[in-house]
Amino acid sequence: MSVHDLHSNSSYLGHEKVLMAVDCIIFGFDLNEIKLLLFKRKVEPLKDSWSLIGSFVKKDQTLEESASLVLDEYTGLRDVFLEELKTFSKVDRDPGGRVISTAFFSLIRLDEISAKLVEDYDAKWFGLNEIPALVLDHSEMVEYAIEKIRIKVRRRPIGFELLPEKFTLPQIQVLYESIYQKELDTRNFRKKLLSFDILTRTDEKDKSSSKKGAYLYKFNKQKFDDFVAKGFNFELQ
Amino acid sequence: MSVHDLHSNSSYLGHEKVLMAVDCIIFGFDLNEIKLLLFKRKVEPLKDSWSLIGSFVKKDQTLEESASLVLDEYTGLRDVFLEELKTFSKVDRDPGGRVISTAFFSLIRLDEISAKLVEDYDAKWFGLNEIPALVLDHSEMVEYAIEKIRIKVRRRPIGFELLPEKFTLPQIQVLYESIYQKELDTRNFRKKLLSFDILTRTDEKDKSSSKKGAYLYKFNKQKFDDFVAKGFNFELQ
DNA sequence: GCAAAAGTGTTTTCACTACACCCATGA
DNA sequence: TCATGGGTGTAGTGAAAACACTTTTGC
Repeated sequence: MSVHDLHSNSSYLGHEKVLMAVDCIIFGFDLNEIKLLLFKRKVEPLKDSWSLIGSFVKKDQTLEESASLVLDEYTGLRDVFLEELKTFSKVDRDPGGRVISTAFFSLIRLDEISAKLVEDYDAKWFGLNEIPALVLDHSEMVEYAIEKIRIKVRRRPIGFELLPEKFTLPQIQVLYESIYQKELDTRNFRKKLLSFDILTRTDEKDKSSSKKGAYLYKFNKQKFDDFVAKGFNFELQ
Repeated sequence: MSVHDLHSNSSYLGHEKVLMAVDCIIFGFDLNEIKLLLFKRKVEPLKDSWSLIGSFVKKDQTLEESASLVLDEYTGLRDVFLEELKTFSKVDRDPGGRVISTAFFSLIRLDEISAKLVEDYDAKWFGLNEIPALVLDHSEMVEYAIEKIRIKVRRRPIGFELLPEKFTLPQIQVLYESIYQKELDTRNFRKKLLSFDILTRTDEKDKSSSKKGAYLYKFNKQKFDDFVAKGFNFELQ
């Protein structure tokens, strides 16, 4: 059969169909480090293995819709950052049949997702250095996503997605250090971050991690949007 | 049906299957500007419309394999730059049926593809500013690809993929100007490019575009690979 | 000899780096 | 009063930007 056949009739009869799925790679930040949300399988085969959460794509859904629904069902979150990563299509990637799966990655605010929901689904947050073996090719997906997030974070301020409404500069520094897996110079970090002029300092202090307390900041949505639209370089050291 | 069902049995019976396709966005550089290779449909419906070239994905192929085969068949090229762009899945994107298509983009050396092959397939090269309306959602794919190539070019030297074996500095400058759609300062461009130390000047000159003639350069594969491996910033103005 | 493209250097500006001490507070 | 984390400034370095003239040669 020639590739010409793709558009040679409008019924596309005789071509081989496949199952299409999505898998979600969900990152969160607990104010200490960046973490990945994994789910324990409750059914055979591979019962008790850790896995990404996913779903088959229905006839009336786009991939994005399907991934959104998964995210909503398992985290209760809507309208969160969700981006296509890559489509995985190895012929034998799934012993259950020919399944092609598009991996999505999501950045969520850990403070918005209920611990109960996570528990109910037998899910768990893992630090990037303690990720267990995963079913199918999910480890490959995660590896790819971590690489991607390290690149992405340099070109896009990810604060809105991962940080709570109010946060301290030490917290956001820890976030970046956790992604880069590298210590950053406090003075330079603060200088650069503040120079973007997208943060507004509140009068409140967070004293949960020091006696002196650190000022809480908010993102200035307006300036943040201008900043993103104008294009910028968020690289930090 | 719950998303739990994804791994609840190994037969995945009862789930809805779809047709999976790939489409190739092929860029080339003719020493004047960067161009896109489009194909004219020869069959109804939408006969004579311009289209990307694609194929359905067979049972025993990955997406990458499928895209490689398309590229090989239509350009005669193997082992060229080919990268997944995004998967397009609007429910009604194809009037012929539910087809999900992964777009790939490719950078090729125009001097390596025979004009005859292009003619045989009723294909044509288009400058980025003269791209016609395309079938299905192919215009969207192309738009996305152009955006992507502008970002990509900043982080990766694309010379090997697009330039012939020997090329002049004015030619590579025109390539970058054509991608950025912006004039670059010759002195700064040459200074930066040469500072990477990945080019070797030959003794030959190309006199096709001036009386004085411009020196022909080659990529130094060894240094180029070190350069890529080490990580770098190829941003130019 | 002149038109047309190729080739070349210097100065200024600005962002990144490195680096060490004082501050505020609760215990 | 002291231990702990929060907060600040400056000098040096290097890369990017701006900018204009000379060279070569076919006609």
